Amino acid sequence: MTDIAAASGLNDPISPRLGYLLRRASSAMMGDLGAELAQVALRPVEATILILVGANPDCIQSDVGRMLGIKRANMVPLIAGLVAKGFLTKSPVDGRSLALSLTDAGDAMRAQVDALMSAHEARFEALLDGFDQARLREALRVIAERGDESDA
Amino acid sequence: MTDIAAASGLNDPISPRLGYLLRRASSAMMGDLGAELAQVALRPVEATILILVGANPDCIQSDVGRMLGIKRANMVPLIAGLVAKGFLTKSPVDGRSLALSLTDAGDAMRAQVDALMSAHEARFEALLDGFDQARLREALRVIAERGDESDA
DNA sequence: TATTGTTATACTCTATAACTATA
DNA sequence: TATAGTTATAGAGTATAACAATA
Repeated sequence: MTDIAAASGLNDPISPRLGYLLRRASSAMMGDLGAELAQVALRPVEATILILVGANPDCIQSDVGRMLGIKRANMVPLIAGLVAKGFLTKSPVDGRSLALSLTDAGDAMRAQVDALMSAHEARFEALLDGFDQARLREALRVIAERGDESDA
Repeated sequence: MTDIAAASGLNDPISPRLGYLLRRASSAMMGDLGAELAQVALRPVEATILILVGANPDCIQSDVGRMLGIKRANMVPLIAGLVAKGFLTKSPVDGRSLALSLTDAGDAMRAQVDALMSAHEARFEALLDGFDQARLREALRVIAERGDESDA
């Protein structure tokens, strides 16, 4: 079922639109990733945080949020959840900032999700065989940077 | 601020990933569209429905939902809202199916959002000056069709 | 028996406002 | 005065289950 419009017999004035194509592509890829990560009971955002903290030991919570476009208020339950699962530790650096690091279990999980996400990525890259993927990434970056405000 | 990672001094192992780039690009473009459509107090999904019904007078509500990947249950308040605003009419065709059509006000609004969305589209296409946009769309379609389940 | 529309409900994601304590 | 973390809350978006009426 490559064309839902044809299946319903409807005219389709929206599928050609770039915004709609982007949204569908993003949703398809995120959905696939979510299904993969269900194996380890993590959501894509949680897996991303593990990878990011793994690459930046003792990083500040608010910096992580800024980088991922997640507001301070929404970081709180996210980080608390990963701490509760035993994957993250919080340690004060100031009297106001928190440094995040992976526990041993967190680093093991990070390695696992890193492998899952790389395989996921490779699977989609294989679909884009005849395409110039560097150009594709460039184009996506151009679009993404057009709307660059994260938190404040 | 083209690079948030650099601003925070964090290593960035996730920005190169295709899924993350797609998500950011989609979110940027949807956010921009949402801001544009705020002028006429409509959300992107509502504008899309007006355009789709305009191109398919007397289409069935469930077909619209199927085409947009919106579940039957979630179509109900969406269509009710557009009816309440005076843009849509529902008329029974079966004893169970509803045909949707635009009112005169709905068609006027459709023309307005069509213009807004075309301008929005053109603005982003202008950013992609040096890129092969046909190839870009093809690539996005390939990715999108990899995860094609909408409702049931 | 499968489909359409509907209600009720719940969970995720995102956003704002307000508070505290620190720099 | 601006920032970091927190709490509470509200709005979208999306999901399921169950039901009535119909094809």
